[in-house]
Amino acid sequence: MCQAGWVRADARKNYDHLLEVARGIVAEHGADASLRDIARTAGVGLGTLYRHFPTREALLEALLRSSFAALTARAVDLAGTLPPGEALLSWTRECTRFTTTYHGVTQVMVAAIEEPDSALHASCVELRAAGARLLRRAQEAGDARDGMDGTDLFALIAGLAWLGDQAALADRAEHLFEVIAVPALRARPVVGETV
Amino acid sequence: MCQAGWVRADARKNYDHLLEVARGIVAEHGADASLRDIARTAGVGLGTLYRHFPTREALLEALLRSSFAALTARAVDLAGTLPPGEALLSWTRECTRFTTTYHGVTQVMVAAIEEPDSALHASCVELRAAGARLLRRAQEAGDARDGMDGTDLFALIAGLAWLGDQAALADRAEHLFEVIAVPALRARPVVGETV
DNA sequence: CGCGGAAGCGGAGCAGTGCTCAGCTTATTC
DNA sequence: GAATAAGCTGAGCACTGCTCCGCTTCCGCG
Repeated sequence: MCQAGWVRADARKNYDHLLEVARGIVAEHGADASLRDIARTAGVGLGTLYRHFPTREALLEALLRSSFAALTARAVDLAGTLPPGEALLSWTRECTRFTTTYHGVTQVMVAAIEEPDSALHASCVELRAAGARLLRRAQEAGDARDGMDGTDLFALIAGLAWLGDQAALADRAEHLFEVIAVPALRARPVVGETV
Repeated sequence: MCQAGWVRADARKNYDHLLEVARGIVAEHGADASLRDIARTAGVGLGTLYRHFPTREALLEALLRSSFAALTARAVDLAGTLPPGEALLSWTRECTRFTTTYHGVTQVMVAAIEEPDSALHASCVELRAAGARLLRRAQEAGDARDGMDGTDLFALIAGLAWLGDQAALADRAEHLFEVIAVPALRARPVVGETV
């Protein structure tokens, strides 16, 4: 929400205003919204936007930072209040639901997780680690299948989030979650369960 | 591979040559390759490309037509040679594997399936129907869970294909298939299976 | 063979994109 | 109030998809 070090008052005002405007435009047009559009709407030169957010990912990172932190914290919360298997499943569900905030954000996150220079890299790695802890806990309790690690869980969430982002399949998102995530995560499925 | 009705010899030559060039460039740069690049490489004006392929999807459709037909036929093949559950699983695997041919093609297919005007619409619907038949057969044999229909299977395949298309997760494609698809499709999973 | 018309072709042009950078403005300090 | 460093602007470049009109070429017919 703020910048490191000292900044001129006008610069900070522009930064905050840009972020506010970007939030609306990215919510409407998705992660590949026009940067020119954002700058223009904010009443600011294009160069100013690039000064504060040198890459598109830097802008997205600023936009998503608090949500990522909230999801990471949520993982700890759930681990403390729900049985291992349910905590894992709930958190997975919340993650996929979150991505509906901004179209196309899943793709960016997946790209960022193996690109250490990306501004989003750290947040994504942290998110994966939070999921990995929930997963391990569930595995140790025998509530999740073995043979999966944090990256697999990340991929599972990403795949589901991506499906929920596709207009043609979005209205089935809930059902797809049951079909794909539940059996993938459960170690002891009910024989013949039909959802 | 050819056009309907009568066409001038030079037009047909351009059509075929464009398709050949496009195949290479799309294989290299993905489904959103530069059309100008394709036209230039083919030694043809941009207008000529648009004359033969009025939309990007029309071009992709021409590129994918035979593969789609092959996959549809393959579904029939598998239904005739494998037990229902295995046929379904094998076909699903082949579908996801196919999409690695061209980056980004999954996204286009998913978009096309609910856009009747898309040049790819018919092919995608046909593919979904072929999958639906395999799925129903497996369900009737008790080898696949109930509560899934053709669109769910299509989504499952699309999700897996998309994951396989992401550089960060591609090298786990096989494992992800086991984690996501197998438990989603099996009606009678082995308790505690660990892959 | 030559000719006319229709089909096909080319690429400049428009509006949009991401991104850079030289020159100007302004906030802050002394 | 002046000096200075930080910040701001938007024209400009290279690219994108897509259109459209003037030109070329092919093909059937006489």
